[in-house]
Order: sequence, then structure tokens, then C-alpha cells
Amino acid sequence: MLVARITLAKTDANCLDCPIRHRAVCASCTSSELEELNRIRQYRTWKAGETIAWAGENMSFVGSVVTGVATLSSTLVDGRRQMVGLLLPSDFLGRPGRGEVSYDVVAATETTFCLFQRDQFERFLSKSPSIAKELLEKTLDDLDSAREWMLLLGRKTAREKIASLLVMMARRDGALHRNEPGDGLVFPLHITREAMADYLGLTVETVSRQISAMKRDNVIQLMDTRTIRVPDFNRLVEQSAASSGFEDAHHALPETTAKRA
Amino acid sequence: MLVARITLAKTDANCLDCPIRHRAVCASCTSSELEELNRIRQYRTWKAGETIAWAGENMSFVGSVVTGVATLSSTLVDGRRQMVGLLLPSDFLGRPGRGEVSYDVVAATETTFCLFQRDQFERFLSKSPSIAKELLEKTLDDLDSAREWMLLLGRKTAREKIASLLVMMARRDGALHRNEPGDGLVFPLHITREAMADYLGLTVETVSRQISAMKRDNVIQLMDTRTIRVPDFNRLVEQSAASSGFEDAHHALPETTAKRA
DNA sequence: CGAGCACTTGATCGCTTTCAATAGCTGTGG
DNA sequence: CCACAGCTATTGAAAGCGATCAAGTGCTCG
Repeated sequence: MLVARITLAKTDANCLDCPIRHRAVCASCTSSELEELNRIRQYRTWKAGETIAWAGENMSFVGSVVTGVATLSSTLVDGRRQMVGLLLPSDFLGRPGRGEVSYDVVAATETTFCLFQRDQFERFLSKSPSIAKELLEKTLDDLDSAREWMLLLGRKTAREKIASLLVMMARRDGALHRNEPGDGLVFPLHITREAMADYLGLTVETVSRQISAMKRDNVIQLMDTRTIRVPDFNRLVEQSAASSGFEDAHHALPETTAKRA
Repeated sequence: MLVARITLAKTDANCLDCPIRHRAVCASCTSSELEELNRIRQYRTWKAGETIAWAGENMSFVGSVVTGVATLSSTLVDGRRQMVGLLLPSDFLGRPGRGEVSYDVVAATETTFCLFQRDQFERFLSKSPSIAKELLEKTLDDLDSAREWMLLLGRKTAREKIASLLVMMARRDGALHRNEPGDGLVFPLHITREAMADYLGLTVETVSRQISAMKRDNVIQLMDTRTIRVPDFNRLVEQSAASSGFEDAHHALPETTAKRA
């Protein structure tokens, strides 16, 4: 599995060098605020497949993904599972004012967080309007993403679901920015077919079949099972049944600074 | 098309008499803050079926539902529609910092909002940490609701979806608190079968069939098409495939003050 | 009393799931 | 180095659930 082999968490490094410095909740902190955060923060890394928190558990910390990918998912009593969120670098985990976590949080790849004790963070939050504003902004973005996904889960066909996921992955990867050197758009999936199925509300078999079908139709090609090449991105977008609305406007022209795809 | 016909509102009433006074974003405002809000707020009412805002449109105001029910929904190019949220009294509509609305907002019943000009509200927000905190809290609740609904849309059967909706409606109605006088639990649905279908990612036919089936199995009874009687609430809950997690803990014992079911 | 709408019910179709087998890849130990 | 275990992924065949197409019922309001 593509393990992002991690060099030790440099807790002693400075916030100013942080890879998510300008996108995380701390993005608009003043330098004195940053200094304080710097004192109370802590890096921690989970290996791919490790569970970071179980639904219902009490989590004493909150924080941001620095590197890696983590998933949020819910499970029904009989084991049916649905992914309800994906945490990427700069995304925030945890709810101020509530320790109990609502979903299983699992590291999909090796994942490093920048963590704070929840009570310490809450104290900081109440003193710092800038971080509160960023957190609200992020939460609203998450809400928009969740609702966009509701449309996908409730109304899209299997084919459209896969296409939508690929579009999202491509945009988020920022692959669209590297100019296409004639050999199309190439980007990695990071996650297993099972995780894709959990995300899309499908079975692995259906995911696999639809990917094969899109390959047959030459909408995509597989470099290896987890690396996609797209000859014509617009054709992929067409197959994703993009909504008639305008809610895509904010990430239609993806930018490295885009919040969430 | 349905143009927002506005009946006059009693803008002259005082915030202190407001029915959502203790649950809306203004819940923890100081009395001087309330006075200011009182000056800049405005009531406005839409009739059932009227569209409050179209996806993509620019909305110059934000505000809270005072009475009534409004729906948020997304539409695909070919007309497939998915409801992505339900606005009930005390729920907030609008996104500070962004005028463009992401979904169609439609009054399901006659609905009255307490509105603010967006720029005025934003100015107020940046001065008032208490209202900012309430808004963050509400947004986090909305996010939890949306994710719970993702599980329903992605993994539950038609029967389970209907049962889940009924459980939610019953809890939200607060019907559970009125003691059961032996004649079971009775509560209104407010919405049409079509709205139910849009919410659950089903067709009207399937909704209708499942309701009939549950009637046959004596899980529910219909007083009229939009009033449900439940002889044994636990049996209904069982059929809703409540998740194994604990994310229900916060509304498991429904309270009149519960944020969102 | 009839038009329009919400809802119900029936028959059939087809997409996705389920069940089952196979292929491919990776790492481990003889 | 190869054999084999354990995964992940693919493919096939069959079944089932919800969608679609099509009437028909019942209620409300003019």
C-alpha cells in the first residue's frame, strides 16, 4: 500500500514552516496567536488502517490533518457502512464543546495530525475571533460538501457516482493545474475499491464493474489499479451528471487553495 | 413562476416575545445586542409552495425560520431532485460571507423568517462572539444531521428510510413528551409524499407502497394521509435500522429544545 | 358536479446486489 | 527462488428491490 513513509513528527518545528499553514484553521492567526498555538500543539501520526477514534468514544483532542488522508464513517448494527467524510490536509477534526465523536475516524493512508487538547483549544477559540471565523468557514464548506454528496447518494446512478468521485479526486489532487502534456490527466486514487464503495453507497463489485466499463468506453485508463488517466476531462465531467445548480461554481475552477472538492 | 408573495409582518413586535427567542442564533445575546438586532431585523412570510430562493441566485439577506417549514434541495440537469435539508423554526438560512445560495429554498408550509441584510448581519457577527458561537454550534449540528442522512441515503432500504423519517418526525414534533394516553403516539407529517420521496431518495410510489406495508403490518396507522399514529414506538425504531454508533445519543431522548432531529 | 391534485395500487423492467469463482499482487518462509 | 497465504480486484450468473409505466381512487375547491 502506498505508505507515505513519515519522517518523525517534528513537533519542535515552527508553525511558520507548516505545510498547511495558510489553509488550516490557524490560517489567519496573528503571529502572537501562532506563538501560543505553537506552544500547545502536538504532532501525532497514525499508520494506514489504524483507527484514530471510534464512534461514541470520548476524544480529548481536536486538530488538523497535516499530511495523509483519513475517513469518517458510520456503521449500522448489521455492519453496513457509509463513509460520511474525507479528511485531507488542512481539514479539521473534532467538535469544540463536545468530546464524544460521532463517527469512526480511520487513517486511510499514514496520516499526521497537528493536535490540541480540546479544553485548551476551546479556551483559545473563545479568545481568538480569527480562528473562530476560519472554523465556521470550514464547517460551512463541510456542510456544503456533505449536501452535495447527499445528492450523489440519493439520486445518481452507479456510473455517475464513479465519475463524480473521479472528478472530485482529480480536482483535489490539483492535477488539473499541471498542464496536460498531451498524455492526459493522471492522478492517484489513494483509497481501495472498498473505501470507494463505502463512500459512494455501492458494493465493491459494482465499483469494479463500472470502472471496467468506463475503461472499455475509453473514458478513463488505468496506469495501475489506483492510478487513473483521463484522456478527456470534459467527457468525464459529462458522465458525472453535474448538477444544474451553481453550487459547483466555487470549485469549478479548482485552485490549490480550494477548500474541499 | 411562484413569486414570493409577502404578507406583512409584525416587525414592530419585540425580540423578547419571539417564539424562537431561546433557540435561534440570537439565543445567548445580551440585552443590548438584542436591542440592536431588534432594530435591524425584519419579518417576512412566504406561502406554502413559494420559492424563497433559487440555487445560484444572490441572496442579500440571511435569517432564521420563526414559524413554518422550508426545504433545501438540489436538482440535476435532467430534473432528478434531492432534498438536502429541512429548515424548522429556529434554523438559520444563509451563509455569512457568501451571497450566492447553493440550493433551492422552498416554503413547504407557510413560513415566516426573521431576516437581516447580509452585510448588516456580518458586521454584527464580527462584533458579537456569542452569536458567532451559536452559529458555529448550529452549523455543526446541521453537519451532523447531513451526515446521518448520508448513511440513510447510501445504505438503508426503502422500509428503513420511511421508518427513520417517521422516527425523526415524531421526535421533532415532541410528540414523545405528551404522555401516551393508551392511544399511542400521534403526530403530523406536514409534508407531501413527494417531499418525503425527495428527502429519502425514493419515488412517490415506493413511499406510498412502504407506508401501506407498514400499515398492513400494524407498525403504524393513518388517521388521515398526513397524520400518523404509532402504537409501539420501539417497534418503529427497530425498523429504522438505527445505527450501531452513538451519534444518536444527543437526540435519543428527544427534548423540545433539541436542535435538529 | 367536475377539474385538479395527492395518493394508492398493479404489472413489468432493469440496475445494483448477492453469491461465487478466479485473477493478480505482495510479502514470508522453506 | 519458488510456493503459498492473504489481500485486493475483477468477472460471471442469478436474484431482488426499487423504478417506471399505467390506471384508478379519493379529496378539495371552484
